Amino acid sequence: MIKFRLDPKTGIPFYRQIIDQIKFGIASGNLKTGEQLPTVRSLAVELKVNLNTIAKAYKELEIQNILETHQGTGTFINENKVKISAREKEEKLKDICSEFSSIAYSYGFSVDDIIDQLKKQQ
Amino acid sequence: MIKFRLDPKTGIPFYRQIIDQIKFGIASGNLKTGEQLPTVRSLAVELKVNLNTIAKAYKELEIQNILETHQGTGTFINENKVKISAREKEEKLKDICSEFSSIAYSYGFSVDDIIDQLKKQQ
DNA sequence: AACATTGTAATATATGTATAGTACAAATAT
DNA sequence: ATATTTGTACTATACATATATTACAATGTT
Repeated sequence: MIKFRLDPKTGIPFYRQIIDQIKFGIASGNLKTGEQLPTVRSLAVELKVNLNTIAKAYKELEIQNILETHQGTGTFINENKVKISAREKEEKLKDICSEFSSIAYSYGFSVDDIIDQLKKQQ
Repeated sequence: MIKFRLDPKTGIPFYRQIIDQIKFGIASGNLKTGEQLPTVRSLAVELKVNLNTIAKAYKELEIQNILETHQGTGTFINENKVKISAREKEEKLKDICSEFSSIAYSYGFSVDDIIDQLKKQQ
């Protein structure tokens, strides 16, 4: 299970912060395939937001095939299956890295800063 | 001079992304005291946003005494020092890397894949 | 003086975000 | 069967964000 946390100061919409935390939870291994997420109502109470906000986050992740929702049962981490060719994958990785380098750079961070942080995150 | 970069996918308002990049730019030394920023019109064209959006960002930084604006002349970095703590910097870097990781994850890449690619790019 | 460039201000419009409240639909437990 | 728990859907409201457009004010250049 994951501990969610919303920060109103960032300007990032609540539903997007939830999405990000779920995605990162999966990426970091804190959320495992098949695991059940909090219900929309319980998480809404816990985070003191409207249940529609939670529902919106879950919905978007379901569309992205990251979550699986079952009415009456709950919401679960889906098995993520993205099928693209090796060549496409390499191109995509390059794109992602280029974009992130330039974003980091615009905030004054170097590639080494990023690499160090990524290593820490693991 | 700084290279600005807007990312619509983050959900962070444009005007706030600009504010952040100026602040971090000053803190990291990429923007120096007295330096002139792009005019609201030119930056609006460059970033493909409305001039009101740029004006809003500059205005907020002027209120914070970080920028000095002179009608008819331009907008400049004020003498005032921007103090960004090591903790804040790390938070920002962490945010960027988290977003990065989760996007990479959604395409099936590991953190090591990213690090390898970043090193290659350097 | 006339002009161009700069930031500023105002109106109107569209869209996004979040809330409150209500009701319904599907699955499960009793 | 009935009740409970789950996600879903809808309306209404308020505010934030971003755009388009137009005009004005201050400064510097010619």
